[in-house]
Amino acid sequence: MNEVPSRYNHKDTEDKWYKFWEENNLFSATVNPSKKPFCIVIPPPNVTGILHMGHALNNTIQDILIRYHRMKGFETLWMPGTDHAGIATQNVVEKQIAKDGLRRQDLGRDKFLERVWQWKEKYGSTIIQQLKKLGASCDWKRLRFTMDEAYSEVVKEVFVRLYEKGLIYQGDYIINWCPRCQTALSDEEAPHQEIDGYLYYIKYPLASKFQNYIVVATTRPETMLGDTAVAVHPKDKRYKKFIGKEVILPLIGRQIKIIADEMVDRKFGTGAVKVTPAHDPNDYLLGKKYNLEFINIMNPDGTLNENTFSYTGLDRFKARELIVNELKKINLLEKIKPHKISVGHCYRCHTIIEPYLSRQWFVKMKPLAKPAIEVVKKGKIKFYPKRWTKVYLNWMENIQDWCISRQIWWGHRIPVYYCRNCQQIYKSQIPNPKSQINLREKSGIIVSREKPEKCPSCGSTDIYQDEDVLDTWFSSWLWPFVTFYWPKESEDLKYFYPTSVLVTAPEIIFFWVARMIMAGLEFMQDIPFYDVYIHGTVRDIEGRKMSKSLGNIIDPLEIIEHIGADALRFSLIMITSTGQDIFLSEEKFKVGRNFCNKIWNAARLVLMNLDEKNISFDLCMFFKKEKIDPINRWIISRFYSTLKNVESALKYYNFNEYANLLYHFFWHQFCDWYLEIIKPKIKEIHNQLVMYKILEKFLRSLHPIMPFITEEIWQKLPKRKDNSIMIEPWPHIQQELIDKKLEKEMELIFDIVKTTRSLRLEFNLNKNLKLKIGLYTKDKRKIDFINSVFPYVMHLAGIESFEILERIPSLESKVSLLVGDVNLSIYLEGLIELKEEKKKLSQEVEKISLDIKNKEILFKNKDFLNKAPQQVIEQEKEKLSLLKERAKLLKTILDGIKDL
RNA sequence: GGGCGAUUAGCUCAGUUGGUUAGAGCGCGUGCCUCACAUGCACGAGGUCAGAGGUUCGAAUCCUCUAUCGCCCACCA
Repeated sequence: MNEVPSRYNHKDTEDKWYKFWEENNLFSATVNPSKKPFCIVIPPPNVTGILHMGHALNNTIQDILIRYHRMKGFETLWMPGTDHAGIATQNVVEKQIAKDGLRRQDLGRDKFLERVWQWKEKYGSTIIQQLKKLGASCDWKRLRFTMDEAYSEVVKEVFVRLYEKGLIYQGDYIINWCPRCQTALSDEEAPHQEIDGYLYYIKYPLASKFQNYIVVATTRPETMLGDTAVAVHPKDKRYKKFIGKEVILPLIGRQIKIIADEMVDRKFGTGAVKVTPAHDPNDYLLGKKYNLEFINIMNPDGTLNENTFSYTGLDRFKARELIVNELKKINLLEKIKPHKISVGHCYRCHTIIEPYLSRQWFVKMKPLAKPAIEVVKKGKIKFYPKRWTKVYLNWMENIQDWCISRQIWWGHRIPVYYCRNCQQIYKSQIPNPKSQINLREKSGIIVSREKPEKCPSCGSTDIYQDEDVLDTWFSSWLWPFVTFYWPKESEDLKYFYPTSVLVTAPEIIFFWVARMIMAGLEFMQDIPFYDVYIHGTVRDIEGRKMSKSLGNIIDPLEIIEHIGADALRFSLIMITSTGQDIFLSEEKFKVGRNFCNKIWNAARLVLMNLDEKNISFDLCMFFKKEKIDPINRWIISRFYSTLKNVESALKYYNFNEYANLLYHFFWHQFCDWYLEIIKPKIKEIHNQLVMYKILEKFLRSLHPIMPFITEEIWQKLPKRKDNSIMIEPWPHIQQELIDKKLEKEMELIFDIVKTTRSLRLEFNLNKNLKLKIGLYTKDKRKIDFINSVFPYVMHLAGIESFEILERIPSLESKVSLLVGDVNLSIYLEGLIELKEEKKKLSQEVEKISLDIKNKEILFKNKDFLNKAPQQVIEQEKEKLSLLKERAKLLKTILDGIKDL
């Protein structure tokens, strides 16, 4: 043992043990009817992902749950995988080929996809390697990818099933369009953010009387080029006379009608609103309602199209600038007011999205949402912390249809085929909401698992597939059962589904959690998981999200490199209060690093002094046969008490509590007290056995959060036979070894030691000076206890001898103080002044008389005596008598000092 | 405009269903390189629990309002 260094070095251990676990197949799970299953499906990280602190937290939590349940005897599966992340991955590869001056169109679809697959093969498992560094104990042999062959088949299957059920439809609507990614996005993918904008007041001249005009207010003046009406409120007196008249659209010259609709807010702007049916969701509705023209003024890349005449080809924001200038010039701009405006941003590239009219595929969500609301309301699925239930329900109850088609290449291609022959008859390529057709009933559209040979309607073989792919989330919402090869009725599926718990961050609730619940109920007729644990978001020390652009990222891999995965894991969990966001700084990782070192050194002490022959007894049996001293009984009781609390913390997902309990137990009770107490007699058999057993059990209970260091020390323990700690059973709580009374009584002993230490320092006594002390108390039980325990602990305060006194001693050559209701006297020969002590005692007397007064007031209160529970009254009575006893003692001591 | 969270020691946060003297880590001060650990040990200072009102025998804890900060949702042009 002597060669073991005094500092723990994670570099010597972490990779070594991870390899050992993998090689011995310790992560794998199989159907095992004799055991209960415990299963978590990983939130599949994007193939483009690199491990950030959010991942580190998320996966540490999952790994704690997984390792804990594995040790608890469950058949435990952590199902891993990665997500193809359509837009994100395509963007990455597009950037890559851009270095060669290429666009994806230059390569063509097939060549481009080939490049993406190459990229995926090369870099797609980066994050998996990083998860391994973190210690994640996933069953890697089951690793899935949302675009592997089997998975892709199922995605098609699901699309067709939903279509056949009438839950999927195609339609021309205003959707969120990202001009940079050039694809449609779902509402969830276009989160609104407030930005500083302007409200432009523009004069629209009336067609009949040229000198008169109506003023409209808009935040997007460029969209006026697509205006096909102006709307006012029907009861608005200012505009009543204009209803039905026409205005001339400036810059364009088009005559457009003034219509009246209650949708218009009279208080906003001028009360008159321009209507652009092709570029605004509200205007779209008005357009349909009043049969207005839908004029699209924009190209997919955000430049204006030929419908805008002289502005054709300009970027939307450049056009805005020019239009405003032009309006100014011709005196049709009344004013510009600063205005906060909330606009959608692409969640992938943060470009401002454009409400854009286009033909897309949608899923009808209301029918799917209904049962998913039920299961949460009925408590079949529980959110932790509970408050997320409300967020979930609120979203579900107001759910909108889900736009699932994306105009990108990387993804699951939509299994829809068109017949060119029939298309010529029925379908125009230009979106046109006015001629909305019920596409399902029209021939020329074939939704099919396989590419059809010929058109079932006209027999033509001129058939082509829809160019679009599906939203990434349209595959990930199937994750909890497709990973078990649904729709095959596999044994794994039966055994592991529903999974136990899903662990994720709040921003994923709508994207993924809600949709998985819907998919589970729709396709499996059962919930996908019982619990949803939502952890906080990792932020920087000022509360900002970590991002590259802010430069405030703390890289978990750097931390791991520096102090190890265990230290990272422990620190993260220690500072994460349940469900709260985490404000992180590098400083905060010290806790874990220091704790590793503490564990390491305590283990060194134990192992250096351990004789193998002493440790082969069972603790319980040993206790039955032998009379064990109170110190050893105390630490064992403390351990099992802690373990009990640990289990309850884990049950309710209070991970920081779990970390805290073990930290406190190990450092401040096992090391600070127990080991220090037994040190002089560390070779005695009771001490040998207990220190070994506690260390060994502690390692097991710590293993889920600090897998590497616990394994490293475990393997150094005698008689290990190469068994990994990770498949050892979780320590069993020995209820009969918990002695709460003893734990409390021990506090008194420690207080005496601490007070003595404190006095030593206060009176500046030489540290080598051995003390003689006297102890006095009226309590017979305490006298016995002190007599039996004090000899073990005296050395901690440099006490040479103690005596139990018959009465309070006179104060000559003594320092005397109260510890609880025990009078502690330290014998000193002319070494100290008593003035300080007197002051201290007087303060104490003051405080205690105040306490007594307060308690006496309490007992005069009849309401208290009548209404408080008997137990509380008894407690208070006891407290009062203790206080009085204490006051009496104090007075005696003080009187003694006065006599001097 | 709705909803949610936070406000406790210098900093970051715990504080179960209301019930002793409100805790921890870091930081700070003092003294120690004591033969497991200076990534350590011992001792210590530091709090009107954001404010106001209410319920209660009793409130950091429950209710109402207010203030500040943060997050989420919503089609206000």
